[in-house]
Amino acid sequence: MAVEQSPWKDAFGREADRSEKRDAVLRVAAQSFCERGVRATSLDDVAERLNITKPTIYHYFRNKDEILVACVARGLAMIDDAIAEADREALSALDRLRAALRRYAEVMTMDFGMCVTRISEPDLSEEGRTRFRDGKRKIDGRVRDLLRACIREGSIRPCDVVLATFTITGALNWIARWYDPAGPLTGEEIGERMVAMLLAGFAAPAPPAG
Amino acid sequence: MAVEQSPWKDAFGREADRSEKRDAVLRVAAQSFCERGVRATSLDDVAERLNITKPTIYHYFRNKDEILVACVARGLAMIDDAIAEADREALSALDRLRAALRRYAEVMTMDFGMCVTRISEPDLSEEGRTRFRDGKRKIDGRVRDLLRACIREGSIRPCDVVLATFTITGALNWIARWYDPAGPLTGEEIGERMVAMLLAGFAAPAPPAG
DNA sequence: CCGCTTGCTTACTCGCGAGTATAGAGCATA
DNA sequence: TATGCTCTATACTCGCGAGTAAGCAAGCGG
Repeated sequence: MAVEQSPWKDAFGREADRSEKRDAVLRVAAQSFCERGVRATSLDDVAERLNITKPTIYHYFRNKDEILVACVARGLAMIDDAIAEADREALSALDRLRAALRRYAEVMTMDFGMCVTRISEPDLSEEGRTRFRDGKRKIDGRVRDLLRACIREGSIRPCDVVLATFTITGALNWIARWYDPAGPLTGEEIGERMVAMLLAGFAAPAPPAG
Repeated sequence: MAVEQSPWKDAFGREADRSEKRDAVLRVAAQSFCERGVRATSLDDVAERLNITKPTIYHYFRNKDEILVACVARGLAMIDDAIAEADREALSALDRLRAALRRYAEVMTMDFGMCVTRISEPDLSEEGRTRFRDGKRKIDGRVRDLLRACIREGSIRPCDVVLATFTITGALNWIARWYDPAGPLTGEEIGERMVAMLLAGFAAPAPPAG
């Protein structure tokens, strides 16, 4: 298999430190959650992919839900950081929006990003659900704020900002469902083109002659 | 509870025919699959919601996968029919596209439609996966064909039709993830507004003065 | 050398849920 | 009354996977 490099390496190189090992568990788990679904991912499988056994995982995490929550949290953080970073690039609001959405799209092609859109609430514990919702709400808020800034600036047509956010993030989130690393487009290209499409719309401009 | 009206009704009214009962199982199962996820839906739960017991379900279906496949197939058929029907309304290609997408959006607010986007491939058996993929491919093909017709007609700007289809269907599919029947908008309204947004795009038109 | 901790193992428990064996109730035909 | 079909229930089996118990090896302070 060797799906991931593992810090355990068949009884050698066990000096790697705790957080590195936690990370390895999360990476493999995130991948498996996305590929097979949360309920269908057994911790025995995850352990096997890392050349360890299940109780070892319990040495680093309290239970399965903690792993799941950590994966989702990491994905949410990546999206949030992407937007925040784009926001700091002090350009026009429209350029900030464009940059933010492009990076958002890219995160959707990565394991932790995919977790955010492929995992659904019933997979999480009550506490995890709350954190999940909070994280998504925060991201939604950022996108809405950016849209409002653009509207104030005059670069985006005034519209129902809530529905616009759902439309845009829906298109972006769905990337996680069809993206194929072996496909013709990289995450970056997808982001750039999709964002351009969303902003320009699909309709042809009205013909010049009445 | 009384989530659904059940043809079994506490030992009364058992004269309803077979297909009606199959339907009832599918409706309840679809709802539960969407709410709780496929793996987390036990047939015992489904049976209980219908005032029956699990073996009764097995009298109408071979196994859980058959139920799941039937739910997804019904959802796919609803989308396909929606597009096909819109296509028969012999208007301009753009009007046919608009009508098709609006109906697509509406289906996404219904139980069986939601199944299509909330269920993911690993939930299905090998055979079910194939049918699922085929159904989605067919729908994708229809949307692409409509887009191409519009481009030929001049009503849609020439573009990467494949990515455009992913963008549009992504936004529409995502409706199933946030739609709330108690929310301010009906399925019809959501469809109409979202499709308008997608076609027109979000960017403000270039200012009249250079 | 002892005792303690850390990291990992093998070998369990235990509950849940898919699917089944079997039987009984109701009805229809003979 | 006997036969047999349809529909449903009670009461199982059985495997899988989350989580645990208990112990073993390696390092480290004394």
